[in-house]
Amino acid sequence: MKQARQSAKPKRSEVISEALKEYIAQHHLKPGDRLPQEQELIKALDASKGTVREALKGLEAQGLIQTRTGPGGGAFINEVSDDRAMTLLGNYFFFRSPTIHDIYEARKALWPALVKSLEGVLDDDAFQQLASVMTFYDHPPASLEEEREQRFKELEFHLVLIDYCPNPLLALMCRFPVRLLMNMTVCQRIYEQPNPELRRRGYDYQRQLLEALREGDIVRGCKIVSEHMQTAQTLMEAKEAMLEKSFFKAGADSDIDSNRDYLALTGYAEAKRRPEQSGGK
Amino acid sequence: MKQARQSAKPKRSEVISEALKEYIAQHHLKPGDRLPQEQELIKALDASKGTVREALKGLEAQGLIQTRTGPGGGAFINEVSDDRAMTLLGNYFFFRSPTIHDIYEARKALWPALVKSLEGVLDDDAFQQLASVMTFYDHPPASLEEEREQRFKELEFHLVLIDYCPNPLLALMCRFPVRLLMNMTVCQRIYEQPNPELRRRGYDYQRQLLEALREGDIVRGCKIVSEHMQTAQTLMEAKEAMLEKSFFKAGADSDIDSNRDYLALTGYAEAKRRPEQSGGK
DNA sequence: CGTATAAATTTATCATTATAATCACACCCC
DNA sequence: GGGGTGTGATTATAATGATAAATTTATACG
Repeated sequence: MKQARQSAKPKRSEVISEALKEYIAQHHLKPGDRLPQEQELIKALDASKGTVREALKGLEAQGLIQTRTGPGGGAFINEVSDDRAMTLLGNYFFFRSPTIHDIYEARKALWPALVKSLEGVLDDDAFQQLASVMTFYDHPPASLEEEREQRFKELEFHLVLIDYCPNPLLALMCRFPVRLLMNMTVCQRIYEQPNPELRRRGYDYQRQLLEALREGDIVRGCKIVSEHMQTAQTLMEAKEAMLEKSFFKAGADSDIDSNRDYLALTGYAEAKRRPEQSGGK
Repeated sequence: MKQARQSAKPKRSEVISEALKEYIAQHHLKPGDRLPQEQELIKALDASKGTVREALKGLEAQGLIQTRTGPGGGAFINEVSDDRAMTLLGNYFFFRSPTIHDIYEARKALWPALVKSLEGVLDDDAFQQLASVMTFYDHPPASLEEEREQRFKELEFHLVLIDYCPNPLLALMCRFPVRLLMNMTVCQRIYEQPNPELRRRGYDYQRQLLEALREGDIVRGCKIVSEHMQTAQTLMEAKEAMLEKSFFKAGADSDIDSNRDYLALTGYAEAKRRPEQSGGK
């Protein structure tokens, strides 16, 4: 009872966060523009230093701003980076870890659209990059370590492709499953295993895809990635099943109480690297 | 000079944020579990209260935790909500606003997969819900206001469908474009206009889809949504072009310096509603 | 027995001070 | 004269202490 009316407690710092967001929108601030300084915000919002600070921290965690010290320093509008978006998305899946099946169902749907979106946007440089990545796995691996590296490079091939996708929405949606595959512990384990067929067939498909793209034959490209994804799914799920079986056979002490995965909570190195804007690309 | 080595300045609060994330992962904490209290964290991490607080604020902004006052209060692990994830994703597109074309290209790719994923998961309750939503637009609108409401309900139909998608990755990817359509100002303007054909054909497609789903005919369902999306895209883009034309004809004072859209920065009401866990324990 | 009030606990906010990073500009050595 | 170097102003970052607000638990009252 009492003032149980408004049900929740809008915290001051949250309110300020939102106010700042609105401020950004209202004033049409672009990335790189500066927000008022701490002192001014304190006066303008009539809040204490700590509170304003927390509000800014919230925005910073969302990747919307970035602060710098020194003269002319302060909070600067920031275009949230791909990495940050991926990390944030990863958090969403921290307790809802998708399965390999889930991921490939999404990829099967998205990749043809990705290829279609690439029509006419790939230049010589792009083909150069793609071919360059492929050299890492144009041959059987010599060690388990190389095996794993090859898998990552295979995924990087797709990331390069995605970098050229002119549809930002589609690009994000394609980038994320790839990131998942690179981060999920289940996949790590799969990638540690020899899988000659996956490499050989993956390489073949990518080679064919490149050829089709070079010729501008989008329809054929779509068909190829469809088969590519289907094949990869089959092979990955087979390996997954195999691993699971050997896992049950081996250890019955079973630490598998939860099916959640580490994902983003570990790799958060972004904050330690350069400020996000970096070199652009 | 000095230790200019690590190039960047890992802020204390960021470091602590990361440490806490690791703590969560290491201790296999589940949603609802409590983190150590402020004081304990201060002692354990040897940081000041404000710094710890900022770190927690960062996690809270990402939707990973939630804090409560009072005895037994503190920071609680939180499964990041759909809403939160959408808002965060929206920020990513704040300066990269996709076009209507972009959105529908994604939807055309995703919706058949969505329908496919629904095989066998829709119960009577689901059909009931879907049919109920459809009643809002089974008739021509009587006013512009109803017009707009009908459009939203049409989108809600899809959201209901998505709620039943067992693939969390696919569900997120489908949910987001719908959210975009509901939030983008361009769409708001389009939805304010009479569009009898969009309503009629949309309703027809949804009716057919429902029928196919009831019969378990997934293949037909996929075909229907494919056409549905294609039709919607055509009609939406036509209206968009029309609006743009009339816009240029009308006002040459042109406030269209930037093509970015408001998106998430406005609707951040989540913080004001109930705590995220909702259902609670 | 139920309801309202009091108490205890814990976060939320405020205020103040000291520290560290950054930039501008003058300065000095070569 | 030129380029590195130091000094000071500026601004965020961090620490500390005190007070307010909110929520749970316990208790007293009708």
